Amino acid sequence: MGDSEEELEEDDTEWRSSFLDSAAPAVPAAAPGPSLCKPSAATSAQRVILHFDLDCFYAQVEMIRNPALREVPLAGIQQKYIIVTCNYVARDLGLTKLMSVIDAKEKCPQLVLVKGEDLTHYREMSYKVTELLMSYCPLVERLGFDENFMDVTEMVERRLTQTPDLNNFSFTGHVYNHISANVKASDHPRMALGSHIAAELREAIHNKLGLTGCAGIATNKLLAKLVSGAFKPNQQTTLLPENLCDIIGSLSSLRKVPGIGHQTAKRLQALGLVSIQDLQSFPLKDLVSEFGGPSAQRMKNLVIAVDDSPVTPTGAPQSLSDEDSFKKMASTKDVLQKTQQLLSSLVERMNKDGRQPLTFRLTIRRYSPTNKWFSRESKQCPIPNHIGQKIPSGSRDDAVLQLVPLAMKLFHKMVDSNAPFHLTLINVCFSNLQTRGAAVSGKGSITSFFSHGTSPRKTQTSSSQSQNGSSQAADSHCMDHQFSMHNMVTQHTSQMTVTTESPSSYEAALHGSRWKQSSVVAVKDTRLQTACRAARSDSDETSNTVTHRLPPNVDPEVFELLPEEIQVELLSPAYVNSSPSTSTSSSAQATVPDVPHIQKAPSPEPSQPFTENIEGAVNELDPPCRATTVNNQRPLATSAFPVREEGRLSFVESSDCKFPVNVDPEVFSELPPDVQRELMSEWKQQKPVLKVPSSRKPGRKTKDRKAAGKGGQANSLFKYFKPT
DNA sequence: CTGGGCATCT
DNA sequence: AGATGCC
Repeated sequence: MGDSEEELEEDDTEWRSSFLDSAAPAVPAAAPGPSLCKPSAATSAQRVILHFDLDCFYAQVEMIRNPALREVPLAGIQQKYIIVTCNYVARDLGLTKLMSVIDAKEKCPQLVLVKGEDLTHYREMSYKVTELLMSYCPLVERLGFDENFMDVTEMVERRLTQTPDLNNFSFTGHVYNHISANVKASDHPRMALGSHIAAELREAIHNKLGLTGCAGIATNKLLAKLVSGAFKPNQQTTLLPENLCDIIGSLSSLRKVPGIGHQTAKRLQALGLVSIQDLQSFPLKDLVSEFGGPSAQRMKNLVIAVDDSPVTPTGAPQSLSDEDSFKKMASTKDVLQKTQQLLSSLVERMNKDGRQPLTFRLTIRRYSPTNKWFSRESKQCPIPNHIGQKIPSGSRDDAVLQLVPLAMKLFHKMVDSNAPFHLTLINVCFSNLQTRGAAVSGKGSITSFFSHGTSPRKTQTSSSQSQNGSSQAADSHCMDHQFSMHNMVTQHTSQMTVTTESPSSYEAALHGSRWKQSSVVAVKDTRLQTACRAARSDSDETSNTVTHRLPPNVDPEVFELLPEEIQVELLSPAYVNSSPSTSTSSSAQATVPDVPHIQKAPSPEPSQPFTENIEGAVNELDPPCRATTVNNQRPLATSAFPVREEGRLSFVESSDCKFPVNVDPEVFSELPPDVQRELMSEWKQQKPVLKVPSSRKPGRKTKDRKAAGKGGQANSLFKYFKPT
C-alpha cells in the first residue's frame, strides 16, 4: 500500500518537473529571458530520450580491423587531405577533427594515417550498432554513422511498474550539474531508469561490437544530444529537467545549437544575434519576417530547449550514393571513367541492399575561385526498368554498362563539353528505392536472412517474465535480436566485402581494361580523345553507321562519347539482342577483378568475429524482449525494414504469407488474430502490382514514415490498411 | 589542402 | 533541383 502511494507521488513529482519540457510548440508567452524556466501547460507525459555518440568512430573501427593500431600511439583517419577523426591520444596532442594533414603532421610527425575514403567498413559497423539498439526498442533514429537517438519512454514505463524499490537505487553515470551520488533517483525515477538503460546499451555495444561511446539521457532529442557530450569519452550524462536552463545557457553561440548551421547562423548574425540569449529575447515577429513562420518558431523553441520532434525510426536508407572529390577534372573522358568507377561500386552496394532503384541522379561540383565549396548541381532521371532490374538480379556489369550512358546524358545536360570546364566532385546516387518481390532467391528475400540469422539462441528470451497481460502496445515495440534488421546488414557480414579500394580494381576501371575483349586491347587514349572531340563537334548529327544497331535505351549521342571498348561491348550480340549471351558474360567475368572469386586477399575481416560475438553473446542484462506473444504473430518481423509505401499494392513475401507493403507491421500485429486472418485472405486475392506508385503527391512520404513509427493508434489503421 | 554520405524542406 | 544541415 505504502509503496503504491509513494509511486504515485513520484509520478506527480516527475509530471510537475516535466512541464518545462512539454511546452507547446507555439510558445504561448513568448516573453523573453526569465520565462524560460517557468512551467507552461503540460499536454503530454514526458519522454525519455537517449542519444548515443560513439567515440572517434572511424578510428575505433580501424583499430578493430587492425589491432596493431592500438599499440600505435596515434591513428588518424585520412580522407584526401583531411584528418576526419583521430583517436584520443592524438587529440590530447592537439589534433582536432577536420584538420588538414599538413597541420596534423606538423603537430605530431609520428602520426599514423589510415585512409578512410572508403566508408564500407564504417557503414557496416554503423548499422550493426543501430541494429543492436533496435533489438531492444525499435524507436531508433540514426544521425550520421556514429550517432543514434532512441525513445525509451515505454521501456522506462514498463520498468517503472516492475521496480518496486525505487528508493534504493541511484543514477548510473554522471548527472549534469550534480554530484551523481547526491541525486536521489526516487526524485526522478524515469530519468534514473533511463540512465540504467543507457548504461546497459552502452555495455551491450561494447561487449558485442567492441565499441565505446557516450550517451545522453534527457527529455527530448535536443537536450539528449547536447548533454551526451558533457563527459567524453566513454561516459554518459543525464540531464534533469531542473537543469535545462543550465545546459542551454552553457552554449557559447547559436551555432552550437543542433539545427542552426553555418548559413542560418550567418543570417542570424546579420540580425545581430550571436548568443543564445540574443535569440531568446529577439521578437518572434522579426524572426518570422526573416525566416518564415515554421523555421522561426522552430529556432525560437530550440533556444528555450523545447524540441517536440519525435524519434523517427530511420529504417533502411532512402538513397545510396557514392562520390569522389578531386582537384581537377576537365575532360569528358575522365568524367566517364570516374562515373563508371563510382557506378561500379554503387551498383554493387545496391545489389547487396536488394532493392531496385527507380531514379538515378548525377551531381557535380564546379570549381570557382570564389565560392569554392558550394554550388553543387544535379540532374536526375528515371531508370528504365529493364536496366534497374539488373541491379537486384545481380547482373552488375550489365547494369553499369547501361547506366554509364545514362549518367553521361545527365552530365551533358549540365556541362557544355565544348567549352572548358573544371569539376571538383562527382556524385552518383540511386533513390526512389523499391522493395521488390521476394520471389527472387537471394538477398532481397527472407530466405537468405534466415539461413544466416537462425540460431538456437532465441529460446532464451521467451522463458523470461512475460506475464504482462495488459499492454500489448508497449510490448509490441519489443523485438528479438534475430528479427531486428534488414537483411542488408546481415548480408554484409556473410559475404566478402568488395570495395573499390582494391588497387587492381581501381586501375582496371581507370583504364577500362575490365570491359575490353582481347581484340580491342590496343586501343589508345589518343584515339579515344579524338573520338570524343569528333563526337562533340557533330553531336547533332548522330547518323552513324553503327547507331542503328545500338541496344534500346542507349543514346546514340552518348554512345559516341564512350570509350571504344565500351562501344564494342555495347554492340556485341549480348546487348543488341535483349538476352545476355554466355560469351559476353563470361568474358566480362573473367576480366572483372572484383567478382567474389577473384577478389584480392582480404585483410582480417571484422564482420566475422562480430557475428560470432553477437550469436554467442551472453546477455547479462535484462532480456531485450519481455513478451514474445506479439512477436510471434508478426509476419513482417522477419523483414526488418518494414516498407510502407503508398499507392498501389506491392507485395512482400514473408515466411509464410504475402501482404501489401504499405501495411505497417506494427499496426498489423496489434490487431486481433481473426482480423489479421481476414485481411490476409483479402490481400491474397489481389494480384501483385509492381507499378510505380503514381497517384500520390510528393511530400506525403515523409509524413507517412513518421506516422508509421508511432503506429498503433486506431485512426492509423485506415491509413495503412485500406489499399483503396 | 573542406570528406563522404545521408536527410529534410521548399 | 537546389539549399541546408548533420555527422
